[in-house]
Amino acid sequence: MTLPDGSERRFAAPLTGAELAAAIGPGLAKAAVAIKLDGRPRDLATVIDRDAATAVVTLNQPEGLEILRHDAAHVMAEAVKELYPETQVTFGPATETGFYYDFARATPFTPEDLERIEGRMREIVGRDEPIAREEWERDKAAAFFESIGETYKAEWIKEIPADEAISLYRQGDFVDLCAGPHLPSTGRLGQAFKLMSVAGAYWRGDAKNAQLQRIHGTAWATQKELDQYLFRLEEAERRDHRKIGPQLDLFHLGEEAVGSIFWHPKGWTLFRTVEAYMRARLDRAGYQEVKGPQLLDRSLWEATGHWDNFRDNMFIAQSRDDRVLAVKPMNCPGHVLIFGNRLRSYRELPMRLAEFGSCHRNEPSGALHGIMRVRGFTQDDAHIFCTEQQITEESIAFCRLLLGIYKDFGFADVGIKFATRPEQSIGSDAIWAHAEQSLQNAVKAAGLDYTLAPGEGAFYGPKLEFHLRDALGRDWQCGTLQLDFNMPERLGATYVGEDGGRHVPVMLHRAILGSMERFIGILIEHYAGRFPLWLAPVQAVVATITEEAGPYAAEVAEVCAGAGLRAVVDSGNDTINYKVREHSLARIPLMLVVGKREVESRTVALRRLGGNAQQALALAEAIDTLKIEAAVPSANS
RNA sequence: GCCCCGAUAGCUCAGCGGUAGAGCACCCGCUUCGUAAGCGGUAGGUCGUCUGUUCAAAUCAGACUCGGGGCACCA
Repeated sequence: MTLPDGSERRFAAPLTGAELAAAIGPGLAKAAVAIKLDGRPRDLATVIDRDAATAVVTLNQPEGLEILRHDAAHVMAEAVKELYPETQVTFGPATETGFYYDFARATPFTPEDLERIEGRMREIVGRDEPIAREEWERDKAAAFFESIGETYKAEWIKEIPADEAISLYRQGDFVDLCAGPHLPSTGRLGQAFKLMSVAGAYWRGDAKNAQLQRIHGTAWATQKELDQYLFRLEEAERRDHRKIGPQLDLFHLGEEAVGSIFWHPKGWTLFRTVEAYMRARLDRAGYQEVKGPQLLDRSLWEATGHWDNFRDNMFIAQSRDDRVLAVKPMNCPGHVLIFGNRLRSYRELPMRLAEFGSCHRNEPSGALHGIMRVRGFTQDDAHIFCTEQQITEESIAFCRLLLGIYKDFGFADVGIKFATRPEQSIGSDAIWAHAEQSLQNAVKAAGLDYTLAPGEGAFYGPKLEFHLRDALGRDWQCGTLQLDFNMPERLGATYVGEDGGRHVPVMLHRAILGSMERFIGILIEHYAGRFPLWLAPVQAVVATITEEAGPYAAEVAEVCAGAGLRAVVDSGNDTINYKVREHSLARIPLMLVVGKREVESRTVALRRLGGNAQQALALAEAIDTLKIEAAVPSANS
């Protein structure tokens, strides 16, 4: 046997995984939950009868935890079958944080049922039932599941490739079709699990199939990890933009405009700050801002292919003379029309047309989520028209711009996915090869790591997806860069090349923030509403201690405004304690407190959010400092 | 769109068949205060909407609307 550290062990006779672990050490034998044979996870009971690369899997490894979670799904299924024998079990895998199992049952599970099931699961763990693997002959297995009324399982067996063994796992009276591996017994699951919710899910993920009931749970190796996970969920809830947004008076959502946002003055200030920053960055990067029409004629959408494929997601309107128009769901057709409005020269390329494009998509009601997924939103969209030779250079420049912008917003951890040609696509092999190569060169030349997402590109071209990681470790896909060899041609956009002939330009679709609304939602959650100074809608509150400081407070606010700081006065009849509390809860970054002393000495007492110290500063000095601190980052550009 | 859960004052929530409650916020007084809630008072709700059951419905049932958790969707 070869062990992970490269050492070798010789055994005279075949032995089980458990025996192997015991031979290495008693501590390992106790911690072992599975083994790996030539890289493949196997049960501890597996008999090793040949030379192999082996490794003992414990709960400290991701594979071990995955096995534990998969086991939790089985234990839950066993509990459900004991409590509700008429239920069919269908499919139950491990997930990132736990597990789920999809059940087919006429009556819905209630929250009380979940409590019962969880209780029974704890009993099953207490029973410590041995878990045993059995290999069955295919037809027998199918007949067996039919006979016990598990028709979904019987159907599933038919899908398993012919060269794969049909394995069943037995624990107590419960038998499940499963590839494994599993823990040696139910007791090893431990008690660090919790059922979270019940939800609908379609059989095999297809909305045309029957809807099953999915029970979600979370499971961890230790109680401590479970507690930490639950705490993270609470933290996410505390940061929820749907709660913080209205609380900080940034926006509200209402029945009168489902899927659209009512931006309040403070929220809109934030929006405009983000927009102004982006506009400045794009201007410097050689983009030209445009504004396309909101409503476009049906014939255009027919030409782009939207009318046939995506009409359900578009808002359709009608003019007085019965022309049918659609509210634009995206900006690219408008940009192609601007490009193609006259014949272009190669000298004009690359042409980068940018737009804070207001788009509407008639999303299914179930897809809506706060300001993150809405029906009316604004893209920081741009389309770069260029030659094939310019693709790499433009892509590199885009990656640099994007990373610099993310950094300014406080996101340093960015993941990149490279999505290649999907099964259904248009364009020749040569063009695809060239397009993929160009994009790949660009990421490499920019010195960036990426993971491959084979077959996940757009039908018209490969794409890069940029995911940023927030303060809670969650990933958000925001930026994208897509190559398109198709739409300019469809809409008849051409340029005259050096050779005097007409050519179709390549189009790069690109966005950095994605949707302004969604990005602001991400910012709210990332910062838990405590925005960096340059983004804070209200940067400073000038608060009086007594009424007589009112005129001076107004003067301080005036000076702030003159310095470009967003400041408001609070000269209300409240104690300073009350004001400090209120403005702290409102996450105002700076408080400039003025009382008798400050009026007389023309100073301010500066208090920063999160601190409890005050700093007495001369007014002019304070403003100079804060002005620098509040500067919009323009970093490395 | 589909499944489950929810909706009581601006906010957070109690009440769960028998005449709508609390705290905070708003408004009005008093207080003029030195860094996370000073004191008092007024006002505020056809209990999401509609239909039904009942002598009686915020409370029970159904439908609808909106919201939440998922699934599907995300050009």
